[in-house]
Amino acid sequence: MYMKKKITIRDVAKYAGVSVATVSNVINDINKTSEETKERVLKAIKEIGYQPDFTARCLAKRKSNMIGIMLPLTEKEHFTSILLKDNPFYSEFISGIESIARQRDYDVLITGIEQGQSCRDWVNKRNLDGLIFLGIYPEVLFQEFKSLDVPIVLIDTYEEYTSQFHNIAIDDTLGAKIATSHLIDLGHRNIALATGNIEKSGVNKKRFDGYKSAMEESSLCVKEELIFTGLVSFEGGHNMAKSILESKEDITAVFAVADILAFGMIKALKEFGKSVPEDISIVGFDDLKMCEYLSPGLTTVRQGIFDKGVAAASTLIDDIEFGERKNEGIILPVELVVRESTARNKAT
Amino acid sequence: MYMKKKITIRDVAKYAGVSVATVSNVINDINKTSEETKERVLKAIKEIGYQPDFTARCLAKRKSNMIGIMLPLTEKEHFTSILLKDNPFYSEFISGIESIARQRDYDVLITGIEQGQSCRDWVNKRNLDGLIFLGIYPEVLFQEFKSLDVPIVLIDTYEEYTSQFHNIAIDDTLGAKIATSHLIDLGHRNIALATGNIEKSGVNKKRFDGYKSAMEESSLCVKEELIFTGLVSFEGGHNMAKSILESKEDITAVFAVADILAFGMIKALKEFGKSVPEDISIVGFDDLKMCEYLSPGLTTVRQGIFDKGVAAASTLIDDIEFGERKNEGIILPVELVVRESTARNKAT
DNA sequence: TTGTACGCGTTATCAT
DNA sequence: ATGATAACGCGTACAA
Repeated sequence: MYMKKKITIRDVAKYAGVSVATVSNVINDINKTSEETKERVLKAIKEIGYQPDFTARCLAKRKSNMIGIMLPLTEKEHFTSILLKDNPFYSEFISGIESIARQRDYDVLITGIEQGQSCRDWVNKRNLDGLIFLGIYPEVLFQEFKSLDVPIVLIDTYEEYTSQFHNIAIDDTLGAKIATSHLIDLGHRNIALATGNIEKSGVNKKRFDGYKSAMEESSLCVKEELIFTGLVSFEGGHNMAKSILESKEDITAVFAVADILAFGMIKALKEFGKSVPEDISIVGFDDLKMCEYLSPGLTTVRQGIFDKGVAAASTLIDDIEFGERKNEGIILPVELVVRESTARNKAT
Repeated sequence: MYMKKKITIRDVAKYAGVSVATVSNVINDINKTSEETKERVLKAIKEIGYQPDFTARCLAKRKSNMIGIMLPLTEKEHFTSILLKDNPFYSEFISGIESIARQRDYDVLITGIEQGQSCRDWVNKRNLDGLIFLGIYPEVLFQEFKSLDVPIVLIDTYEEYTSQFHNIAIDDTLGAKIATSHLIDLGHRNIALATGNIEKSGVNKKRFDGYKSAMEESSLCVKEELIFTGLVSFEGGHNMAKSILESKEDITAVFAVADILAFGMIKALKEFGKSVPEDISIVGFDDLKMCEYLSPGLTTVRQGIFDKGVAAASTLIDDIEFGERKNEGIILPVELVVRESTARNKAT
């Protein structure tokens, strides 16, 4: 089989009648070359169609122009794939990363993290320039991360021991508060909170705080009977809806800490003959793209998921290229998006 | 800043008291080493925690263990990101690729294709071992693809000039036929087809054929007034639903060639006070994960999108590693999934 | 501006 | 039959 020989920097040098060092300098914008020679080199590159090999460049510079995204895998999800498939949040987020990476000439690799070791191996194997972590990890893993000596961006972490990394977050408390206030404004009093584990997740904790704060400001009691905890997933929402229907609290509205949870709830409520928002109002959190696909469209707290990816990638690449370590963290805005899943409480 | 020195193959050789060649042979399972030496090398690798550098390996072997996914970009979508974000089909598909790639020790890179040139550049830059293309491309681009000299897997192509590549597809005609037949069995007669451009897309053409075939087998007339064409997107479906409501054909059922189209239609129908399936039955195509999130759940033709990714990646990597060129193409099965968006025609 | 050692693993050639 | 030496792949960077 005939194989086209790869065009190398030496071919360019020969063609332009200069040394490889000069060609390299021109390519990398190192000003050691006269304008005239530069022209000649550029012309040669164009004419023979030279394309620098990132692999070789990586080997020489120890810089791959690749960043890695680590997704958390639980026991139930042995493949990254499952996560990507089932949780639209991830694909929107990754889209944001992708768009910045492309602009800045980086490529993106994705993997799941299973044990601490695999992470270091991956970085070493591929000489990744930086990492973006989604999800929360046991504290011990962060020791490992620190020793990786590449910039790391974390998303939505509140833990003390994560403060030495970049962090992209939103005001979860505020978001939860405006969601809950919206329901209160509509005349609801018995407002349930559908959430994941509050102790284990800082995000859930903050959203609980926001819920609580809104309730208390309106002198509403935060009863334990109003808090429904379970998996943050479609199925989890489905189950919580059942519990809510069985509750004796006469619940007329629910704030769900994630859209995906709200979807499961709406589906279950309809199966039980309840309609949204006539019987129960529901507010979600995230504003996934598919919120508007549903009927009723989901009222939710919009956090720019795509923008979060953009911020994460920008922060990471800024650190990689300029060593910018503005570790204070970035807080992205939230905003209430009112659609059709919330209505005035009929009893008021 | 203190930086841990990278552990190289030479460190292993020194530690084990052998040559680098021997270490390399052991790593790559080349049987030129006595069992005893092999043991010693393996032990050394473990003890000092050696991890081969894929970058260096790639440079030496011209094999990166990375594959690329090319997504089609139209004028409106200047970033890959937008596609990924808006079309759940892509993320499910990519999940399938990811899962196989991980198992077989490959990493996956994703990009959008804008001009022919960018594709070759990307392959050269990163020394990609193979490519998976989604979507349809102008014929001229395939000349380019051929000259890339890496294995290529195409998805859902019917064009003559694509036969020299691997192709993963489904039986689109059959899928469309069972969808349409399902509606006919429910007593519907005036069944609309909601589709993208039939001339430009082989997939749409085949699905049209299936629709036609089902209709004709039941002696139903395929009237031009029943065919609604537009963009295959949520918005496209939204618009088509409006046209259908304005139609004089007394349409009681619709077969939409994509779930996303069906979602847009259902949303629009509800906005116009029509209910699904009471007033109009709708069948989609794809069985996106979110079909079951909606209410009513969408009756649709299931094609294993995830499995399609799996098949694509397996085929590609088999070719890369064993040169398997079973270019006949792979046809994955389709199956009708009945949910709540279809019901018996009230008029019958 | 240029020559060249270097990064790290692979493999062909040579030595024992 | 085993194993060691060294050239190689390609771009970078420092000394000359």
